[in-house]
Amino acid sequence: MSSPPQTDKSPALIWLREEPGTRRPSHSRAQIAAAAVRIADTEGFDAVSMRRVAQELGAGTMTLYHYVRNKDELVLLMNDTVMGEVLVPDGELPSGWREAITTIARRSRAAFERHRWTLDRVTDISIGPNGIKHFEQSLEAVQDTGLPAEQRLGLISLVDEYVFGYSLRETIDFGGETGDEQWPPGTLELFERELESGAYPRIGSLIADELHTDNVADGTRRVMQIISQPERFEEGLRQLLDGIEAGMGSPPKSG
Amino acid sequence: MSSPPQTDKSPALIWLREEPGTRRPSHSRAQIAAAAVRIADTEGFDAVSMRRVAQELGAGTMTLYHYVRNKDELVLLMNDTVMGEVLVPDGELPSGWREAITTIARRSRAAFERHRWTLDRVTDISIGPNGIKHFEQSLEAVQDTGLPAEQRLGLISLVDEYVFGYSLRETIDFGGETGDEQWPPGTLELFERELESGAYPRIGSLIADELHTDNVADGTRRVMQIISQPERFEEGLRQLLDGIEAGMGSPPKSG
DNA sequence: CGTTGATATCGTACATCGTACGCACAAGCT
DNA sequence: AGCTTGTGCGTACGATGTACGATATCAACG
Repeated sequence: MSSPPQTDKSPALIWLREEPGTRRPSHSRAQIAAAAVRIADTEGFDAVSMRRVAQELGAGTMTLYHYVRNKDELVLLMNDTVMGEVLVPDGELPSGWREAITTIARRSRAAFERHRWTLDRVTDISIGPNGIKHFEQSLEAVQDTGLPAEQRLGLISLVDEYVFGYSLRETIDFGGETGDEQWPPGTLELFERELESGAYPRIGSLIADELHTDNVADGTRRVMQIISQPERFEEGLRQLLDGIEAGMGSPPKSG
Repeated sequence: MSSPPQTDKSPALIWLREEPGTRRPSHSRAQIAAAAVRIADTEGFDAVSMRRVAQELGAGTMTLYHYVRNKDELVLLMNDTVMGEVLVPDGELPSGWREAITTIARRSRAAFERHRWTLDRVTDISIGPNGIKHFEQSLEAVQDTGLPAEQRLGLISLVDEYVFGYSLRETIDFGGETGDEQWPPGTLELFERELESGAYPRIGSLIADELHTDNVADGTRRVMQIISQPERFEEGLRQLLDGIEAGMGSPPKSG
């Protein structure tokens, strides 16, 4: 009776199971993950099917199931691959906590931007080896704050959450610099119709009086342009860190 | 030749197309969306299939396609339904900008917590009527800041992004108060194995020296507990707003 | 070197999904 | 009444994830 290594009663989490290797396998988890990432990057996340990945590797579809228990595990590998790109190379982490955490944040955002699909299936994410390394690196970054453990963890999480939220919003990507409408077709018309109802006085006066546009379409375009300005990432991060730093002088509750 | 209203060349965006209504239809978009939301809440987002939603309504599967062009549009309806819950009821918006934006942020987070699946398919989100109302309401909240349009938009977006990021992180939900492991099975073992390698000095000293736990499992548990403390939402929001407020006195570039 | 048994590959089959197609029915019109 | 067409839905098809089990291949041992 054959017993494929990925189907038995071994640990549930893929990182805890050995990958095939005793008898020279044709592939590796890393190769498979890389192929899947390549497909997601070029053809979108929905194009990543077990058949498509297998084809990319010149293998039979079911072969993948010897390296991975199911598709969710493949997605886990893909996500951890991206987390690998989030890591700051050895020695490149600045010494001051603000600069260090900023470097990490920038790198994270860049990785998510390169692989926008990462945020697609973000809910069923699980922390992998590279996620742990990212955690270690974040701890290293905030070491010299002198804050107690709870607050250092809060600081790290807060920045992670900001980067996550910003990147997520970025993937929706209202019109970039191309001039072409990047947002879903019809959005402009929807705004036009809704604004004509007069039920949105603030939006109306914003685009008419402040942005000096004389029609709703141009005004909406301008608003989206402003929101999707890339500089907003740095500015938001700076404001967030300012707020954190301001509270660092004295303990949070007392004094 | 029959021409179903949702399959013709009419506007691409669902909100711009009339829903069936001339000849007393058996359902409505709102009903369908509500049914889908109910299913997602109770059985998870993956359980929302066209067949399942139709069954919930006692209708034939293909009937839904008279109200909606495809499943993505149904998801749009679902998301806009949630955005409806994000809206602050008339008259309940506080007058000061900080309190107002905080109220909106809290409500958003609460809605996302009630419907965690919202963040699942967040990438292909499109703004709907309730999204526009949320925008109007956010503008109203920051009206009295006296900031120029660009900065008010930046402020609104920044807070939205924080709430998004925080909620997203919350859905992953490392162990809550239940004591039961909420995070994916095996995570603890992974940490144990990785930490034993000694490659993570900061994590190691954090859980050993600062959190006073004498084994990796307890330390990891404690870390996740700290990160998922619900008070962190308010604290992070406060810090973010502090940072914003600090920069409000003087213009951003000059001075 | 031949035998053996685990390891690795993958073809077939099936349940489930989204949805194209087109017929049946009946509501509203003249 | 008869016609038009909005509405409901049964059937069918292609795609997907993956269970099952047959096959091929290699390491180890005699």
